[in-house]
Amino acid sequence: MTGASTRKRPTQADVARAAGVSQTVVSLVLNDRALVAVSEATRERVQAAIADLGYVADGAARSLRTGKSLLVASLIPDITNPFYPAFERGIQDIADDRGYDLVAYNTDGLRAKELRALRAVQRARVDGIIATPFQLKADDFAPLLADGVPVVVFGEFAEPTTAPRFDAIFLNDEAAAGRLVEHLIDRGYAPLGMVAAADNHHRREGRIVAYRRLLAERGEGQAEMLAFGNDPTEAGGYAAMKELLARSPRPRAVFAANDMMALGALVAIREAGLRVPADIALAGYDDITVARLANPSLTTVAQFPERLGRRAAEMLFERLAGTVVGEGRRVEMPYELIVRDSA
Amino acid sequence: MTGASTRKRPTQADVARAAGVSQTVVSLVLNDRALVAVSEATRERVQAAIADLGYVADGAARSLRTGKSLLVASLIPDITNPFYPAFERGIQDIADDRGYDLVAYNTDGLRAKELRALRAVQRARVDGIIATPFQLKADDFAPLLADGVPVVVFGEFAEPTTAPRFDAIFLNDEAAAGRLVEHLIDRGYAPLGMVAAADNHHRREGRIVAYRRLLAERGEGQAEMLAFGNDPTEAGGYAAMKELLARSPRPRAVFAANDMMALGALVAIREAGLRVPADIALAGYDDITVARLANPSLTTVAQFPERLGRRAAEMLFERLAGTVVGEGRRVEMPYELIVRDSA
DNA sequence: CTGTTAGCGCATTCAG
DNA sequence: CTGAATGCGCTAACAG
Repeated sequence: MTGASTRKRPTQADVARAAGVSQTVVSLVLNDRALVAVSEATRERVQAAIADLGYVADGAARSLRTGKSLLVASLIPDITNPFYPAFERGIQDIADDRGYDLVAYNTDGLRAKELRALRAVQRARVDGIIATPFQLKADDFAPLLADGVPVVVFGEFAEPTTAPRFDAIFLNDEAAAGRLVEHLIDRGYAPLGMVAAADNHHRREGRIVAYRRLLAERGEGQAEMLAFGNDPTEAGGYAAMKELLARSPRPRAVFAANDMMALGALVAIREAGLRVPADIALAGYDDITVARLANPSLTTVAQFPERLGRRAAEMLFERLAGTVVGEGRRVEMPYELIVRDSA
Repeated sequence: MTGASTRKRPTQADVARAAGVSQTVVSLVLNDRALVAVSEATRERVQAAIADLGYVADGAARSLRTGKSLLVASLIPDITNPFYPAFERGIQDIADDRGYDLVAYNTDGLRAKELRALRAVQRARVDGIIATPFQLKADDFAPLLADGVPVVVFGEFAEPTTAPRFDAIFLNDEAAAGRLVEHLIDRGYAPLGMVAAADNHHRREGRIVAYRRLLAERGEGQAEMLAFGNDPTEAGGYAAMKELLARSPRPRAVFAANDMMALGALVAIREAGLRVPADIALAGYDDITVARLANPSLTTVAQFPERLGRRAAEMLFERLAGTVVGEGRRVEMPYELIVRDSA
């Protein structure tokens, strides 16, 4: 290993000197500009010098010059929620294919952090951004769009966005949750409870709306049994389920706003000496990997997060490539009801 | 939302013009250089112009000039493995504190991807890197170190690294796995099987070594029962467990090289109509969140990944701040045996 | 306290 | 086919 530290790294000028050509030529071979423009002999000499010196392009300089950073950004609430790693992995794989790097931000669904990330994104001069906004409004993306940075949002905004370069990919959360709740009703479970996260994350609202709507439409007058946990995590699910268990009558089935909450609820139910689904049926949302592995395996709704991430990234790169221009697209993705043992 | 697209974004020169000062002054107030250097009135005028124009610094230009990118990189095998999101979240939180952004790479533990990521990292001019290498050797980091980029590695290399700016953070995997296997032996389980991933990821080797050593030392002559899955995932654990179940005699207890594999093994065991731990005891490694939520809850070894990530990031920023200089440090982190219901 | 000047490394005219 | 010159936006001397 080299002893000398902080050797200044070689520039195109250094390579040029070593190869006995001008810096322009180095740039030309590096960018594979017009295969004809540089003679084979020169090209080889330059390549040799590059390998020899261990030259690696300086992204900052290139970015300053070209206006492209080869960076895309991803804003998600929390990588610790198992839905998002898969989503991000999907993005990453596509980005990797295209020679782009991914800058990741966790926002915790907090507006302050979301705005901060947006600012960082602008500063970093990323070429495009995929965001899963919780509190952001469409207008918050205006500066980015004005800079010509395409945006893909996962989820919908209250006001549909048709701004140029502003794409949305989403699931019909309410319909999906509705399907699930109907399944619970069809199985004859009543009364029907729900555990959700306290924050009024618009993303979760659709699920609550679906629960209420189905209860009204097909609940035969049963009252709403809704309990909130602090966070959309297993801890939140556990706490909310505890609360539901203390009520009388207790629910015959519970819809958890996501699988992690369902897993937490499962623990609470077990601790109460009750069995799933014999005493209380339980359903989640997301179909994270462990939903299938749980005991009992979890009835849930699959969103296919990796596919979502890939699709979102593809949409972004279509914008970057100029393949698609103009008004924002709104792409609805399919969901699937997964019936397993828990309900 | 702005209709005009690709408005050129304002530079310091624009701000200067709007505020009626020179571009230097704008730079000064932006960098808060010497509070005394700029008069309060001017500062305010500049701030106003900045807000007015929506000026955001150009990271590329700044990076080119200063040599700092305010970017740190993280190399992990696969964000989809629940251990790593927590690890990365730890890094991210510290980086965020320091005003740095995180560029993330998934390598799948493949040497080709690892090298590619290293190259990308160099190109992006990141200021520091935290890597969880599977196939990389210490020498592969030499170019980065030569550029003056500090490196923190999670895990150990065969040859201890004392190069300047090259820190390592690690757990004594073998000791930890040894503790777990001893626990299994102490409970009187025999014969003792193990499921692991096929790849000879050095990271997992310690666990296998521990299993073999304990078997030799305290196994009273029992033969090794080791089955490999393709990947360190639930699918790999499921497949390997199937294989173990087909053997005769079948194992009384199984140590899975990580929790996801354990969860997969759990499914295989259940499918065989056997119970855990009554028929087969089962233990994992990592203590991912769902280990506690599983049914039965999983006996495992906790590595506290979020804390690991935070500590790794702190070590990196100590280098970046110049608080720590010189030879690489080797920081061993604690583990904890978590005995739950599965074994 | 503020302005002038000079690059950072690169891609790209434009001449030869 | 190759080289010289230019400027992207910014920070940091250095003058005034």
